[in-house]
Amino acid sequence: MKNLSSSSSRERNKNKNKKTLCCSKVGLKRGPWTPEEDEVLAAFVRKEGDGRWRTLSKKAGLARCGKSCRLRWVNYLRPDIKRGHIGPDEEDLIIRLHRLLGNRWSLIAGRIPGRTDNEIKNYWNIHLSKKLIGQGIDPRTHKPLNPNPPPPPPLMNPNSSAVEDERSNKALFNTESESNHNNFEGTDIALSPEEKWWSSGGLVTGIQAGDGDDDIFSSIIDSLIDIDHHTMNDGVLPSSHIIPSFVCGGLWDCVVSPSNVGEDDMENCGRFTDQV
DNA sequence: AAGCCCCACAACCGCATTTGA
DNA sequence: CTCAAATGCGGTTGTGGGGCT
Repeated sequence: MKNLSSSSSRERNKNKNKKTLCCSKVGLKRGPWTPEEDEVLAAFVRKEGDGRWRTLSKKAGLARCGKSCRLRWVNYLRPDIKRGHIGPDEEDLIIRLHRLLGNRWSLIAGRIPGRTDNEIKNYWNIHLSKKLIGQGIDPRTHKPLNPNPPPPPPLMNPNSSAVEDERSNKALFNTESESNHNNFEGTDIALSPEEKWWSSGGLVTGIQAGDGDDDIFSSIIDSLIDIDHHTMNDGVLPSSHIIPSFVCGGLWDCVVSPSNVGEDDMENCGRFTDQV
């Protein structure tokens, strides 16, 4: 997850990181892993734990860069990886999560036990994107493929109330200078824990979930999946649902009315993604 | 049998972000 | 606070295998 507020450090690091050498440039081995290397890496991680990949590879005596070791462990050697065919249920879940989260493969993978982000990414690119195209659906936006696209919609949802817009803006521009504070004191809006989490910068500042945040994030995703399910099946949303205003299509790219999320709202998806 | 093409998957690369000295 | 190193993520490429001509 990218921190939108750190563009200055991003610039600072841009040049700095250019001198970071890849394994190929410092004489380390590349290409497919051998069974012997797998065994050494797996045994070492089992014994010492993961993390600190660069020093881990040195200690383990592997002529591989830390990145390569991490990738091999995460995508292949980890014991909880489920191998084999991705079933219809998983496929459906991937599609719905992608509709909600976009190309956040690691987030999607986090909701599908035993599957890795790389696996899901590959599966999406090879199978699901083609499948959706075959169904006349744009795999990027999950909207019907339309040869004559309408003009871009207005930035904010004209149907949303001022209060909802305020929520949206506070959630979107969540810094002291931009929204003063992250609560809605002075209004009569009661925020759920999920909304507080969102408004306190949850996704905007990255999924750095601490105590309890994991649960909140999980419940949000569960709600979104549920909402998505309702929306797709009968177009009716349970009135109890309140959705952060920037959570569909892309991550922070649509304004959603708290009580009525329908196709109009899904239509609004995509606008902020293009703005950011 | 040989050559070609396509698919699936593993791995790499570049960049952003976080961490720690 | 600054900077270098470490880590994580998403996009892309490389490669092996299978099917087809």
